[in-house]
Amino acid sequence: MPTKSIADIRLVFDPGHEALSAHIHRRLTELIRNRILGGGYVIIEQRLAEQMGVSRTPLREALQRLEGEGMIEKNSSRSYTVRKVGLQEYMQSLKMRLLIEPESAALAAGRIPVERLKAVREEIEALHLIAGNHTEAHWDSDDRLHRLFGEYCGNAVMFDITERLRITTRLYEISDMRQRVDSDLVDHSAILDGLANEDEEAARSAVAAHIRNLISYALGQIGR
Amino acid sequence: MPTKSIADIRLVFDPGHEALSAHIHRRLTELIRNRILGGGYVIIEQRLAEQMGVSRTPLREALQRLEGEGMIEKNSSRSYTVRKVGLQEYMQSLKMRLLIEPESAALAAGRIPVERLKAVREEIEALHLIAGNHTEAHWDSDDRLHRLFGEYCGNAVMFDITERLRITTRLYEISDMRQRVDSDLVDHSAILDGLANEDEEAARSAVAAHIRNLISYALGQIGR
DNA sequence: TGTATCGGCTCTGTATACAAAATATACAGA
DNA sequence: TCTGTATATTTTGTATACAGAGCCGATACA
Repeated sequence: MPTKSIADIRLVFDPGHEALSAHIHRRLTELIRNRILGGGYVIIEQRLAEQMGVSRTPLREALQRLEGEGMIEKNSSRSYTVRKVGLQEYMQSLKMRLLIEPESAALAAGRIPVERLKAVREEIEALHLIAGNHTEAHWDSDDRLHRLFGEYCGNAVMFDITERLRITTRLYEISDMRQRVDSDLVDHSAILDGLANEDEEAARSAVAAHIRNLISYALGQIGR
Repeated sequence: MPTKSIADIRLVFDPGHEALSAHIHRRLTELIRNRILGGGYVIIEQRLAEQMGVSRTPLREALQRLEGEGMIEKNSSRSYTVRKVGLQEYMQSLKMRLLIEPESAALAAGRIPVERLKAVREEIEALHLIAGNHTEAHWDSDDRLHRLFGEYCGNAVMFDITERLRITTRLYEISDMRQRVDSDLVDHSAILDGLANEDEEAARSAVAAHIRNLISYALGQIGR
């Protein structure tokens, strides 16, 4: 069951007169990330355009950008499908993240404005309190933490790469991350501590530990 | 002087009836890599479309792909320009390559079929003999060597990232690499030796040394 | 009953037309 | 001469039309 419901995808409005194609792009990103359009979903331009209430031209533009970002891919020379990230690619991505992100965090330690650190920490703690299984909020908070040190590592190229890798991570199919929420919170706190104390090595190893946890969790899930 | 001559960009033929947009994409990649369209060149869709003898639609598709690949970028919301890679970004890319490629080579050591190794080595030696300043051939050979261990490192995600980084490298403006040709040949030989001997550590450190050479060469060029 | 071919349908690739936005140009007034 | 406004031109964004390729089913024939 690749899709949940495409009942009403129609665009709503155009704030600040953003280009239509950009709007479509954002909407599709959302639909894919939230698995309304799940891995393997076949995109039929005409139909999707009608469903969204736009013509094929801007839709195609959005699709091409999405392809470049690795969210969708052209299958048999014709028609796009939502990319399906399997265990192998997920593990490869995590290995790359293990190589890069600890370094990124180490570089960022000592460069992050305290107010940014504070904001992220408060968000994480708030999330810890409500707990529950609010996965979406958890993802967002995860994004923000990783972006925090990515942005301040001082290497824009590095940041781009990590952002890209996180797309793959997000697309991983089996990601029933509900059971990871609590452990992530612990990991994230440790990372924040390292960053806040401007302790390069602590930040580095906290991030490395976090990613290793993701790896072993994924392997564990497969075992079952 | 951003462009040399755009006298005749017109496409030639369509082998095997490849999609027009793909053909345009390939041609533009070539034009940018060979600096016919140099960094900062402003792309005007209509004009470029006429010059290439196609309509704007497939041209736009190609442009969007190129943007995704980081060859061109949208400047002030309108119109694409050929990306201009400055020293800072070049150095950041090299730092990333220093982090990733040695690892890639180490992983590949022992997995590369001997015939592939042999082919690349012969090419490098042939290049060494003719020497001269045949920069284009040198770039190609460089590409092939780096791809060699990229493809066999066993991590497709890693390979993608290194390929992407090499685009940036290639776009770097000041890259008057004529004086690097000889040193590159030495570096490349050392890398090949490491790979051929299936010696992970030798391969790793040879690649690292190679990239460090690129870094200090770039810094040296700036000093003058 | 199985297979092969033909026709219609669907979908993508490309061209073209048009509208809106941005930019350049020209002219008038200070 | 400079500045501001109005107009013309250029350029991009979007819609639409059309052709060709692929697919599916139906029918005819073995």
